[in-house]
Amino acid sequence: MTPVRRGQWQTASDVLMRVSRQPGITRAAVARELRLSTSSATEVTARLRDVRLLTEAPAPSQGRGRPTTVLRAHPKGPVALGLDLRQGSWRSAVVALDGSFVEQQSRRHRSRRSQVVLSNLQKEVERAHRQYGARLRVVSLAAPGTIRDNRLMQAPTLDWAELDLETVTARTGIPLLAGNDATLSGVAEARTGAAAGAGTALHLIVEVGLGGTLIIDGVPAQGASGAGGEYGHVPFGDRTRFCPCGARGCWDLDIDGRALARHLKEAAPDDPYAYAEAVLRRTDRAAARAVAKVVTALGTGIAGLVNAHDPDVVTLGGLAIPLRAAAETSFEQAYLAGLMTFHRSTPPPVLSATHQPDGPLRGAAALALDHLTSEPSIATWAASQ
Amino acid sequence: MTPVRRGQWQTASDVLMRVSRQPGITRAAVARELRLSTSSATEVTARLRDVRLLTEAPAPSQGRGRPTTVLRAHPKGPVALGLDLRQGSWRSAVVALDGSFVEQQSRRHRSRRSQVVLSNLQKEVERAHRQYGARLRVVSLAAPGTIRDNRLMQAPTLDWAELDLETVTARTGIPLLAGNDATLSGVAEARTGAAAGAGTALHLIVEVGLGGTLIIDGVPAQGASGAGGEYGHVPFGDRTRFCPCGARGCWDLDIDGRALARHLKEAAPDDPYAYAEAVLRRTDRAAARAVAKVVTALGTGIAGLVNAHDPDVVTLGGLAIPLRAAAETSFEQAYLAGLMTFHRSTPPPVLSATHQPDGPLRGAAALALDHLTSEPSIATWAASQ
DNA sequence: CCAATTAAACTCGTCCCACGAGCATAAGGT
DNA sequence: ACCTTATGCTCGTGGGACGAGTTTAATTGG
Repeated sequence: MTPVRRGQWQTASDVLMRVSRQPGITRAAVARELRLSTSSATEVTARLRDVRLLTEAPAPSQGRGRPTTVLRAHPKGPVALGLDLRQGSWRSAVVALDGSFVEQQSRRHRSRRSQVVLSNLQKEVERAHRQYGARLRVVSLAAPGTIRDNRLMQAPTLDWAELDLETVTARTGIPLLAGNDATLSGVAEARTGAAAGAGTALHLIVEVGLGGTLIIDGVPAQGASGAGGEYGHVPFGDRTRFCPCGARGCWDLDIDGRALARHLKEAAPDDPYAYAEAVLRRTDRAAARAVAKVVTALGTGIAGLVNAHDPDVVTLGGLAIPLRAAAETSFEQAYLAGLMTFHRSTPPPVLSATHQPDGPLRGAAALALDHLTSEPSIATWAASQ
Repeated sequence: MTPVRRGQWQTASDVLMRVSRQPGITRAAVARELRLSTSSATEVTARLRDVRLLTEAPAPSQGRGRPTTVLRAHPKGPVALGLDLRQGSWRSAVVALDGSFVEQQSRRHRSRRSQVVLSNLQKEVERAHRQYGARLRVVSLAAPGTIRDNRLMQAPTLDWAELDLETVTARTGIPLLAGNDATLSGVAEARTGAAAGAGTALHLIVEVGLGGTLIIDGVPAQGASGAGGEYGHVPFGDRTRFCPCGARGCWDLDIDGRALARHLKEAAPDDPYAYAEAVLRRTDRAAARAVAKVVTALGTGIAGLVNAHDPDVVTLGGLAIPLRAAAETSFEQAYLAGLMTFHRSTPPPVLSATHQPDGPLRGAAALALDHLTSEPSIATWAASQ
């Protein structure tokens, strides 16, 4: 592989990044955003067409003047495979440079044994590899657990032991980007969802336990080994309560179905998610009180994290949305009361996530596209054309 | 001003960034790190000499081969003014591109009225502006309070109302970068201190209250408006206790001199910092118990933040250092107990900050140098030579 | 229906940076 | 002295970004 001249594909990479982040963007719009002269825009798009990275289609005319073109992924350009591993099922999508899903599918797990599930994912990677050949450049995987250097450290909902995820791509040699599902759904919100345009966004999702992520300029703060974002295990709760994670007083324990059961003096549920949904459907006062307590803990914690991070916006996913909706005023009170005074005049809005079920897949796709549109990746691709 | 050709000074900017981050680096080392050919290195350094950004001095020979040169700031190159505003005094330093302090001074406040103090800072800016003329490119200011868009929102130790800091540079028109002192001392640690080389670092400092910052790849997470890092106001503490910040249960209240006084059942001290120092000098068991309680709260909270952010390293500043030293085992127990299980095999080290008194000034200088060595800034300078 | 207007694409020539190849230089080692 | 080694210097080439000028394709208005 010949070494690449520095800066050679820098502008091309910038252009592709815009295309991937704003699907349907026109050549003229990209040139304006990057402050490219029209001659440079002509030249760079020609080069990108030549190496099968882009195609152009006539754009609907917008008033006077010569019409511009919409930039789209080349039909023979590079693609990424996004995978979303969930408790009962998994999904996959082949994504082109402009963020379009070339194909996607969804399957239920037949067996939940880690061996079986991983081998199914591996088969999907190999199928895509056969179908797309060298066009397949990267695989991005969302998984419901703590991830550290492409290893799944703990996955409470799947009840799996520590696991190396790179087996999924090992035989094909394609680079793998594995990430926590909550982190990736946060990325999706920050890129194209409720937090679009935010410089700093905080995303929190309640399912079994609480996950989340801090996203700065579209990039998640993943920490030293990718395990960042475990906001559920911050000691906002009762210090005498032990958490399965090993720590005490975790916020987690005050938010999800297990907390509702405790407040209702019922037995700890096997499926805290379904239990929480059932409690939300109840109309009795005891249930309402339990929900209000949980929502207060949620609002207080969010306020604390707002103090810590000063985000532009907070987005909520999973059970956090119906929980808040069920006790709107409790939430509002707890949130405002927990903020530092100077935040109260314009508190960061707390919005519902817009990507909901396909957030992790969208986020995985977004990070895969970051990889695809990086300068080294573009240069390598161009050299091979 | 002529528009700058894109990428024109990219490599030059990369070189200067290395020089500013690793003072005393040689030309050959820079070329290796950037994978520059020797011809490119020759060319880029020549260009940088021509526009008065660098000079070269013979480097001490390191074994065989032709000796290389040390890259230094040009004696007539651009400089930044760093300012560190503190409770009882302020400091200033003129910093050259290679991070060297060209001059520095320290003064006590005669009056602590905000008008007087700001006017003194303004005079110092104007003095530097007269002395260095167009060489002075940016002013960076560290201040002990919450800062938002170059406005000081609240400064508890100074007891000032909301204040516009840009008055300090207004008459000279030089860009101002204002930041919280704890944030900036964290930057200093992450760049050249105890957290050097860390991808993700968490810095916490106890003085009156607790401040801190999360630093990712040397860049502090400052949030939407620069107020990020208020870890003291996260609800790790007793929810019934009210904090002057407006929230309740702030971690703050469990850590500093006020907490010690509460545990010792003494009156709330006027100067919590001095009070804490006095308690640390005491040898009675009541004092030791109070310190242990505070240190436990510190360790537990740090563990929670480690769960949330997964840093490579945690650095402590201010009173946190002697507090921990006074109850080492309490700290270690609380820290380990608060971590998620998978962190316990290799918990992030908790180190004492190495920059201590001049952390904020060093951090302010570091961010100022980032500004100076940015490509646009270099290009602008070069165009004016 | 045919200019006039407008926005954007295209062409050409220039500038300048990065780099490979080859040579020169200054140390240490034998 | 002469070799080895690491580095700096010179020269020629290639390529991307861009300014100036031209062309093209739409809307607008008579």
